[in-house]
Amino acid sequence: MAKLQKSIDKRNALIKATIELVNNNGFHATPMSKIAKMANVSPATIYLYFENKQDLVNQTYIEVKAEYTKYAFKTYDKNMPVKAGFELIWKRIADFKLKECENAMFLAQCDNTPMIDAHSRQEGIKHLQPLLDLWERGRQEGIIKPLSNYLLYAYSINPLSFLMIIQKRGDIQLNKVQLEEAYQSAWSSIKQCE
Amino acid sequence: MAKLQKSIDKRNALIKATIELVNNNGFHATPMSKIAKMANVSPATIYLYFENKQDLVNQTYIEVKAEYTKYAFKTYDKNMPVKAGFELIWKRIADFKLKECENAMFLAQCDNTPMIDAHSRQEGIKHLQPLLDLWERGRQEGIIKPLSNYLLYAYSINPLSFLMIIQKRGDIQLNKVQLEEAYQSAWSSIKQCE
Amino acid sequence: MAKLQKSIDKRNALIKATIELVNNNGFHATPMSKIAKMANVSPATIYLYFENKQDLVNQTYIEVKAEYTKYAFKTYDKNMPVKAGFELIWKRIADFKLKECENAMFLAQCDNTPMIDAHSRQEGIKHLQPLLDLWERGRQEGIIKPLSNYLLYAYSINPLSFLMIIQKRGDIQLNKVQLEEAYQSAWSSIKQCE
Amino acid sequence: MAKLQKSIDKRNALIKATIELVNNNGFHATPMSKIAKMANVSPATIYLYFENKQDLVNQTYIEVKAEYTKYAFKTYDKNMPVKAGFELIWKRIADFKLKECENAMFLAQCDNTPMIDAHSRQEGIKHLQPLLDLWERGRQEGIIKPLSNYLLYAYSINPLSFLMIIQKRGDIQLNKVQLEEAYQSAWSSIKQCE
DNA sequence: CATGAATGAGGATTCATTCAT
DNA sequence: TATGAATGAATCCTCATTCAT
Repeated sequence: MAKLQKSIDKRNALIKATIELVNNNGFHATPMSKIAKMANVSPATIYLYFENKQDLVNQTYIEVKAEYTKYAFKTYDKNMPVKAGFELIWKRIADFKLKECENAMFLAQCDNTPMIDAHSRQEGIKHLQPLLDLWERGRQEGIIKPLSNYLLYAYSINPLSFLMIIQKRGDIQLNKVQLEEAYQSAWSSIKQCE
Repeated sequence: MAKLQKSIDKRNALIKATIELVNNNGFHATPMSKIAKMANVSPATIYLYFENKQDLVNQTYIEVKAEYTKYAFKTYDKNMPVKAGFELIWKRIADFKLKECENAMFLAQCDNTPMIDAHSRQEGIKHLQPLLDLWERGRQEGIIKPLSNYLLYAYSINPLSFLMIIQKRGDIQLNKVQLEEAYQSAWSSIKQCE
Repeated sequence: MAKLQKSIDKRNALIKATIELVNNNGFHATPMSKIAKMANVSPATIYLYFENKQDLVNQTYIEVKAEYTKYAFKTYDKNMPVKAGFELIWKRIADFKLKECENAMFLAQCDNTPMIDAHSRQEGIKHLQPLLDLWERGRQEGIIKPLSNYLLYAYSINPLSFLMIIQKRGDIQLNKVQLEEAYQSAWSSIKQCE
Repeated sequence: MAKLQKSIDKRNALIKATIELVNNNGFHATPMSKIAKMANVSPATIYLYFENKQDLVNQTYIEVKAEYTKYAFKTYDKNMPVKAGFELIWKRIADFKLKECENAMFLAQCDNTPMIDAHSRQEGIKHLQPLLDLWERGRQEGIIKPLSNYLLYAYSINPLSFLMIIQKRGDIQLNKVQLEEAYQSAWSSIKQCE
């Protein structure tokens, strides 16, 4: 028991260290030795848990992505009305991106660079399905513009990544009011105008 | 003359090689020797034009960013009406991002990673001023929502980066109609509702 | 009893694995962990039976060498006439080298590289004594050339190692006739011409 | 000129260092860093001349093997009588193996371990052709036993490798007389008895 | 006896940068 | 200005060995 827990702890420490260091320096400027040091293990130990550096980042990505989507849909119920459902999900995502910004930052970096291999990227996308389903319903009900999922995502969700990045960079600090404004913009961009 | 031109050509070749290689492999997975080879010069020659690798990327960034904004505002006149002006600029930007996707991709990578130093990033933002002025005018005229520039950017411009990336990845291919849809979403998200 | 047997089995499994892996990859390209895996034990277990890697190979060498000489002299009787005795021993050795080629290969690799320490090498030679005695007798009886044991070995026994190696490499396949020819060459090279 | 010469010198120094170190420690116990140090270059410099460690050893092998055969056939003329020709070649080979024992030792180690890749091994064999031709002639003239080249080699040439190894190990020291004896044994083993 | 997790030391290889020409 | 050879420092990864259980 204790042994298993210790193993899990080590793996988690490694993943956490990876996120932090990659966030600050990028993938290639993050040596395994530094990750090991930050996780309080020997460099060789990493290779007990991960095949190599690429595998470490891939798995970190998948793990964080899963955490992200789990958080996003935690309180969502697929029977909710489209508008309410979208607002709920959007605000959960915003919450995650702006509060768990280390994790969100890491995802952003992965999504915008050739850091992650295609397979892991694919793996990471899977869990977004509930949102896509919601959009499909919204389109059928004439509540949401008849646009492709990619476009809906680009305008309603992706801006949050941008906001997260510049907030992390210290350029802005979103408060409640601004967050509500952001939500309104998101909704405006995808809702079907009457 | 011929000599100066040759120098400029070399510098340009280096910048072009940097863009292509960094796009495909990322900053740290792009050795100076490969950049040199692709630009048909000796590695040592790079150091005649740039101080070091960081400087090479910084300057590349600034150059591409300048090209980008120059293109964006080429046909814009600050006396245009807000709505027309925005549409014009937006479509120029879209044009650039989707057609000169190598350049756009490079900018996206720079903007989402710790690849560029803060100073060069600052330098790159400067040229966006006309758009910010337009927005300011729009806010005053009650045509554009009274949001911070960051929010306006996040919702009206930044989505184009996302679309560019997934188009480059082969997931979508934006045609005229979809581009118009995209524009409408952009405008919807920032225009003041009556 | 059962326990002791199990121990012996493990030791043997380790020695067998060592032979096979060293044959195929060489000493230094054979990790302890692989030896352990092939012997179905934990890496740590190896150290219950052997002091370290060097010791494992040394002991393997000595063991195989002992097996080799035991086989060589199994049916030999020191009262046999010189010529008959030599033929008997030679053919037993040939038998061993060509049939138990894994073992023979391992010995050849040990004998031609700095893999084994001097002491173990010495240890391994000991058991060859009956052959040296036979040669001494042969020299005294004027049947065998008055050459040093090293020379006699080089010409009558050592060629078998070469033949074994190239047979293992697939270049030749010695049949009965060729073996007899080989024996005749061996004998020709050391017998006293009338 | 001077530059080219310096390059050749460095390459030679690397090859020489490789031979010496591999002789004493074996392939895998010879770090590139030690080879570099002994050749008075930086580790990175090795990679200017050789693709990787395997390539370094392969090329070293081929080079030494070429030197060896060149030496062996230097004074040989294919019109010589078989017996005289063989004696000449044999003695040149003996000379090489016993005097240039570093080189010979290296070849022996390569020939008896999985150190060299098959292709380079093949490459190395090529140059032995004159000896094989001589043997063919000898067989046709009824001077040499009708045995396969492999057998002839095993009995007449290969023993020299064994003698070289034990001489290098300090067990024996062949003088003129013993060398002549060795030659007689070699010849005895392959000559056709009347 | 037996283990598997853990590790420090070390090895092959790469790369940004320099320097003699 | 331009170069290609040279390099030291760093990086990923492996492995013999140990230790808590």
